[in-house]
Amino acid sequence: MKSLQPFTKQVIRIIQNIPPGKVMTYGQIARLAGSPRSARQVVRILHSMSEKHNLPWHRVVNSKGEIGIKEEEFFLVQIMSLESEGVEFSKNNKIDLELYQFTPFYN
DNA sequence: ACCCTGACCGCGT
DNA sequence: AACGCGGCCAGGG
Repeated sequence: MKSLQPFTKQVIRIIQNIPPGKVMTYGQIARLAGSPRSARQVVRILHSMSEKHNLPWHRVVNSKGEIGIKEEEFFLVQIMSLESEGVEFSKNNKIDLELYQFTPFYN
């Protein structure tokens, strides 16, 4: 993973460092990686590079604490993965970010 | 009209 | 054929 762009490398590193039982948001990761408006790029990286770089993709949610993924199969996998780490969901499948958001430095 | 968010999608390597 | 890049910009509040 040497020839990757700096932003891409940062995003991968940040995601790899999210501890179990914690989550980060797309925008938060983009900000930390140095490109505040590039949440969409984070989505892209998550979507296409999770397996190769062994990313805990299930620990990334949207800014409201919801699962961003639409496909039912992976949607359920994500919820189950997080629940197995102790993350609790409300009945409308939402996470309390105050409780579970991981903030490495500060935003 | 402005600010924030986003599991995109088509192309080049 | 597969993989990484774009670092914007469309859509909603």
